[in-house]
Amino acid sequence: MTEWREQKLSDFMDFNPYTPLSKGIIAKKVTMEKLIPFNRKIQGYEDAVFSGGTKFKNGDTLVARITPCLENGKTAYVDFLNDEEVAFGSTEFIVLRAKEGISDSRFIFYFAISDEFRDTAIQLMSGTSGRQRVDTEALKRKVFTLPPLPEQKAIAEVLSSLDDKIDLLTRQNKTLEDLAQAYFRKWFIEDIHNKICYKRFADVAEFSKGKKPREIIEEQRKGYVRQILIDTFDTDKEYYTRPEGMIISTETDILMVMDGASSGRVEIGFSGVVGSTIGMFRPKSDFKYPMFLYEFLKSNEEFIMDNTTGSAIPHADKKLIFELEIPYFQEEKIQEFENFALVLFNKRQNNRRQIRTLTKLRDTLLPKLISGEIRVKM
DNA sequence: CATTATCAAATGACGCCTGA
DNA sequence: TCAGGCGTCATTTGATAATG
Repeated sequence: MTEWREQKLSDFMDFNPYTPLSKGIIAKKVTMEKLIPFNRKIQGYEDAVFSGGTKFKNGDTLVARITPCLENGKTAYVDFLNDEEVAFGSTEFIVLRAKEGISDSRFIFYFAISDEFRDTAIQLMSGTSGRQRVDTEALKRKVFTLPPLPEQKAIAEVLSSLDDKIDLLTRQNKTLEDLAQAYFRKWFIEDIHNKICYKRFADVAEFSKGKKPREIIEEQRKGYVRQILIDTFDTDKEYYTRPEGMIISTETDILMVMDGASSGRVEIGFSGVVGSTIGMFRPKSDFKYPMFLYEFLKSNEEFIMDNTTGSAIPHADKKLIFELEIPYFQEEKIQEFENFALVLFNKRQNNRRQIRTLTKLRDTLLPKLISGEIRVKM
């Protein structure tokens, strides 16, 4: 029982196991958009009346079975329910559940995001009109070489500890972000006595909009900041692109989504080639307070998002933004805030870098552990 | 040149069938 | 009767053409 064995997947774990939930009952619902590619965590849920869909419990793994969600790696681990609570979700999930005494639920999750499993599943897709789906029955019959339970647990432990650390850093960054914004509001919005005057946003910041990247060449490497990265507050991916003539952001430039549903969303801390739907604000040379400016824009984020222009596609209203009034204080006070916010910002950037490193490490280890190329010392 | 409208592709979910 | 398969419809998205 201590050796890896070839076994049929259906002998190793349950597919769409029977999980009763009556129609008409209100339960937690997880839609496809709540899964992020290669992210263990489910991004929230809503309460809804059950009328159909997949059903699952804590410890189950959800795998998207439809193109392109499967190819993109939408796979998640259910951990937000109470014991024995049943939730439901998209009809396009395959629910994987551990078999008592045979498999470990967390191992199943990591197995499900391994290329070994995913490539097999993708091979088994069929259907017309571009809506291809995995043939679940065929997948069940596939044979894999899998470790015994104690080793599964050890492998899952290694990978989970990395994911736990990533989660922790992500949460910490959220706290740091909230803290900076709270201080900004307290100092410059609530406590308005020491205000000297208002300044127009256009007087302190310059604007440029990103462009579509040109021909890709190997020698010049730059991060490419796209709308999606700002939306998900994700790390920047590296692209090969030719930067001349492009808009290049540094870490202290303020970026805003200009087109589409997320128009108005603000972020800072991304350096790279700015994509065509991203705008960049940079403080003018006589106003050296990017943190102050960022927190100011952030405090207006909702207002900007609620007041977009355009009918078919919403756009962040540049005119509106330029006319925003910035409460202006003594330089010393702004400088003091700037210094404070910079400390928080640097910590956040540091965390981001750590998240990137840990993610890379996890992605390198995962296939080696799942295939048995590297063995965990037992 | 900046802004707005249009376009095509990508994506998600509904809900009709079918077979057990 | 009901769960799940599967095609179709609706919405969102990024890019580009059209417009002032």
